[in-house]
Amino acid sequence: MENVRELFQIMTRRFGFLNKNCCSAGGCDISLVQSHILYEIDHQHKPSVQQVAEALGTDITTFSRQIQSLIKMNLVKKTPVPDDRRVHVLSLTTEGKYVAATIDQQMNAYLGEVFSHMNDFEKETVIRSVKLLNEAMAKSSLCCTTPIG
Amino acid sequence: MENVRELFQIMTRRFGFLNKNCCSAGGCDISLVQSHILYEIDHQHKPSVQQVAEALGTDITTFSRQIQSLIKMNLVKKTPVPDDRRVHVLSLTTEGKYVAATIDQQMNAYLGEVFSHMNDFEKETVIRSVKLLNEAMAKSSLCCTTPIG
DNA sequence: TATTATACTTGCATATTGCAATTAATTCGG
DNA sequence: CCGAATTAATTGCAATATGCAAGTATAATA
Repeated sequence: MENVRELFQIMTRRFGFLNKNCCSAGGCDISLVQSHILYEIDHQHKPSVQQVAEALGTDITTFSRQIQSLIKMNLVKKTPVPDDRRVHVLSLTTEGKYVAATIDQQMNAYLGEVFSHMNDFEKETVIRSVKLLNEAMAKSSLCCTTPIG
Repeated sequence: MENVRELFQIMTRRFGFLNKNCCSAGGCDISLVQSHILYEIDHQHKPSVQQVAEALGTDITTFSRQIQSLIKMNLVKKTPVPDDRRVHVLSLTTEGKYVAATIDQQMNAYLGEVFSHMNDFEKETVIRSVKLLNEAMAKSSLCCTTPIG
């Protein structure tokens, strides 16, 4: 059997390209990291700064600054928690939600285009496989450990 | 059906984590980009500076400097071509080959661990799916365009 | 031979990153 | 209840990475 790593190396690189392109929306350009942040804030329930940073595996100090940029761009809102005023929860502004939704659509369109080169059976197989892969990585102790999914 | 993008977002992020961890070998620490460069030089036949840069989608000036680092680390060799002395081909040094092989082993070990959470049928399905995905992305005009694979 | 094109490198200005230290708020031990 | 230790988040700073514009060297073309 051929080198498994080879297959995954190519795949991840290609997705890197895809992500690079897919990140401008609503007038403002969004970097890849920024799109991941928007995604994560959108999918967690009132997450704190730390929670999102950890989910993304980003250093907390770096993340703090990334959030500052997104706040300046008026895409993210930071609210102190009354119970514990050290903690600040993050949420998307209306504009942030719009941008996140737009990126989501774009990515789905790109993926749709990729899948258009397969038949329905292959497409279903691939989607099921990605799901399997995610589950397996979630179980893995060696790597890939993220609280999400 | 659930959001396809969501599945791929999680997957690519997890692979990002995996890659982050998997890149120290033979005493020296290797960054993610550097590991991709080593991989690519190893898999192309006497590639020029430009060819590798393009394969990786990196700006040529940035790439030039990345290669300089790798040469300093004694992992890569740059040789001018006699026929056309503007062109320089890249190759791995003995140490570079060793490091590339080590990273390859590490990555395969990680992937093996991930696959250990599946049965054989699932594993084969997933590998076949990744292959399908690579082929589809190669065909895609919208994105992911790379000379490789 | 002069112009144009190509392959690669450097200058500079900007952006990203992470460690160490700081601030502010909370919890714990006596 | 007060001071020490803990936690969440931010800033200082230094190192690294990035890309555009310009430069150098070689080759192709007219």
